Amino acid sequence: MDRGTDADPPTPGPTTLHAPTHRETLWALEEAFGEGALVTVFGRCTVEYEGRAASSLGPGDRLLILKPDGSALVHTDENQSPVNWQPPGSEHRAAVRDGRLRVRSTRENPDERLDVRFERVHQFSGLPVTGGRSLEVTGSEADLKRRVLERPDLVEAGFTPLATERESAAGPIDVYGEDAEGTPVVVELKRKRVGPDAVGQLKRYVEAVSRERADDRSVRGLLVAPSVTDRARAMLEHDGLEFVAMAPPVSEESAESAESDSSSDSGESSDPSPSSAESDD
Amino acid sequence: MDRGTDADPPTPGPTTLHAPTHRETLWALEEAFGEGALVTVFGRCTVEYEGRAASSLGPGDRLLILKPDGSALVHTDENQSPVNWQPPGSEHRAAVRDGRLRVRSTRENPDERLDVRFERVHQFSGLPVTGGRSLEVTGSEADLKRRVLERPDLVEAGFTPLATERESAAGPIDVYGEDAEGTPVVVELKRKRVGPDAVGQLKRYVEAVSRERADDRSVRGLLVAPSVTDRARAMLEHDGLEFVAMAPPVSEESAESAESDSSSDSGESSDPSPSSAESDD
DNA sequence: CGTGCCAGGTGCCAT
DNA sequence: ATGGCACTTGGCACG
Repeated sequence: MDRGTDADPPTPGPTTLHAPTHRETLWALEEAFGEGALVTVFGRCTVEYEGRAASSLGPGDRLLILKPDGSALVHTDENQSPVNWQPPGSEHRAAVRDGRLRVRSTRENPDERLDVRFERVHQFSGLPVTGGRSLEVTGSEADLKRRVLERPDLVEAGFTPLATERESAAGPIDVYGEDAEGTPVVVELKRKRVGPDAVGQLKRYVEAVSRERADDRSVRGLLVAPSVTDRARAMLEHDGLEFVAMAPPVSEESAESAESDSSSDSGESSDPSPSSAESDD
Repeated sequence: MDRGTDADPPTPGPTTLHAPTHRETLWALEEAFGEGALVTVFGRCTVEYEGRAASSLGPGDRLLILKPDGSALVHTDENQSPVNWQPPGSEHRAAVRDGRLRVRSTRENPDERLDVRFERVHQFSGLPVTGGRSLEVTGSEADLKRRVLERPDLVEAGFTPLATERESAAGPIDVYGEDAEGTPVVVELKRKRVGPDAVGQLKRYVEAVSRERADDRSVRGLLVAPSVTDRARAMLEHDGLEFVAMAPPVSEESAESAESDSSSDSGESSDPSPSSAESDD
């Protein structure tokens, strides 16, 4: 990588401070923001939030992440989701008040504010995060929809899709079509096992379409998903709705080929430890 | 390695490596995991995921967070949510393969795997995250429920709550009671403005209770929320359901007192810059 | 462990 | 901006 050239430094590299003073952290924050870097601050802090709800978090050592797009995240040592946060588009400010470093992130609409007060900063880092953000995902509901449109016979012999995202008084219908007899069919797609909510959703759509049509021809409702819970099945039967078992397809190229190089030379490896840093597959 | 003293070190402090070799990162990872630290790895990497769905992310500089509870997060420079992740309870392993550092996080039930392959590591940090994880939140649906139970007259004069989380064939009912005439009332609570989904939920509960009762006495359905969308209101009217505007209360102590110290001495402050590091309120 | 549901859900895309 | 909904939703509480 072009890390050491003299021309404009594409990747200035991380900036890290150990046990900095609050003033030093303030400087570093300003510089990192100016460079569009992602900032992490690790230290003993309290967190206060007020906005859509309100919350308070007592003192502890946590990791604060400030992104250049205005996002803020406060992470503890457990859970995947942050204990406190601020959405993208917020404004970050830092100041020293009462001997503590206060990082305040605010936004409007809705009006909300996050205050992280550091009694002590153990480490500051400014990280120039760049590179591709685009993610390819397969196995989504969109994939399932494509599958249904390509092979409507998998739903039911004689099924003919007529529209997707068809509007109704109850909202957009995933796939709308008709069966071999020309009866309207409302199809609701779910990429995974469904509960009562999906049945309710399908029912709303079916009723909306039924009301649109003055004729006595009944409208069929079809739930396409890998499986349903017991309660959902009972609701389906009670409401005269149908279920077709189908799962979103897995894309061909991502399946097994990625890890087929199981016999190559591993340049180096650590000794196999009980729970981490293994070198074998 | 036990960083210095022999007695248990209360806060060993962060461990940071700059542009480490893959082998050095491997060692540091192992040690950090052993100490129960939170690990951050910043570097140029690709990410592959396969499990409930599948995804692929091309090369770029990103921040990987590994928590001692098994969570893994891959963050880019934008968005509050990680671009890839692995839930708590996963197992993290690291190895060097084909000259790249591969961090693999796996779990079972469901079977899924996250592979982060670092072409180059810019920075490694092991952070001993500790301290309170408990968060007090107000303004939730539970607060709204308490409010309704304390002051049922705010819902409607003569309303009498009889049960909360009352079971029905369609699921648990937030608040179940009866009005001044003794007619059953199903109440669904929402902490914020609601759409069609909440109306559908309420309708399911009302119908379930109606089916339970053989008598001809109709069951009332009541949606309690701050507001409703147009479409939701139309659905309410069509289904003969009712709406009462009510928002969850804000707790008394968290409101304004937190920031009342607006005239204290600010020990130090940076010069006010355009968009960051301000020292005033 | 599965089922059901709230969440400061977030994010995406439509009007 | 608001609305409607999918999401590797996450997280919790309960059977």
